[in-house]
Amino acid sequence: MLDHKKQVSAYWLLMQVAIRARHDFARLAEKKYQLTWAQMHTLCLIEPEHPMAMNLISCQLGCDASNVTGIIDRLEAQGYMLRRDNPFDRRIKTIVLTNEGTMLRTRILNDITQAGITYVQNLTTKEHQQLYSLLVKALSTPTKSCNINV
Amino acid sequence: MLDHKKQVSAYWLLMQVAIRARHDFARLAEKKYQLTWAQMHTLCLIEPEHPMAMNLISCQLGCDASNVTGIIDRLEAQGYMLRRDNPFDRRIKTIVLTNEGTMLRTRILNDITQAGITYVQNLTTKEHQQLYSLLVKALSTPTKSCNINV
DNA sequence: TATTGTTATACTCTATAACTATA
DNA sequence: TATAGTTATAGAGTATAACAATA
Repeated sequence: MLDHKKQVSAYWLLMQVAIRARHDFARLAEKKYQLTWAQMHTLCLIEPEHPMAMNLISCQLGCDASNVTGIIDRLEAQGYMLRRDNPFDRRIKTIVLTNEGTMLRTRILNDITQAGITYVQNLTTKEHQQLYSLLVKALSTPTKSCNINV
Repeated sequence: MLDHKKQVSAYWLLMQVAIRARHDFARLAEKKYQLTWAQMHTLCLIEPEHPMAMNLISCQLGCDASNVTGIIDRLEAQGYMLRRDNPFDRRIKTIVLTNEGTMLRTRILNDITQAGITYVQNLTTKEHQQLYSLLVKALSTPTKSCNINV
């Protein structure tokens, strides 16, 4: 893609970066922490001070609620989080981080912050154009892991 | 996430938007065109005037080359693209769009451009901060499909 | 020897639908 | 009736490893 001359949708730019970022961090997650990307992302999603309902997690992950069951199963099996009953509404299960989970989350957030990548939506026309220019420049660096230039 | 007060990595912002955008466009792809997100993305990746080697496609998709076989299989089965031999290097298979593929691609790119979302990397510190502000504002609008506020 | 693409395998993600237990 | 979470299912994405054909 990147039909030259034609307008390149902002969506496309966003996805290009997101794919790269996700790919890079998926490798980090697996090699360093033995987690999938979705598991790592979910772990980061939950603040130690603010346990989160599974329903909300599915919203944040942008997937159906049924998928969260499996993701949490695997994270729970690894000892990083726990299901806890909600006393006010017994249908709800709240996910809390264990101490291990909290520690791992801190380490991962550290890695992510250091690797620092970026992203976007809902701006004024001017802001959008401003952002767009930044994104174009941001994407100008080729990816190392790709043998485009070999 | 979004630990208030603390620094939120740009990566995190990028992923939040990317997840939303990907989710939205995955629905579009399925409901309107009976494609998965990866299939739609791959279709858009290939310009009608510039057939693309499968190896390059795997780079662009950020996945192993073995996965591209299946993705192209499915798109080929639907009549949107074809494998063509490369006369200069017979190891390489070049993917070309069929007329149907080209037409569908145009329609999809139209949809994407209209939906217009955005995205990022490798900027100066000042540009990065500028971008960061834009992203924070960009993410300030809640997602409708999520019952966070219900 | 190295590279391109395929195949086989195993695991994860994903949506859908049907189910339970709650509300 | 509606919602939160689970289970079952089927399909797709993903990495790894082994392979054939080619360079």
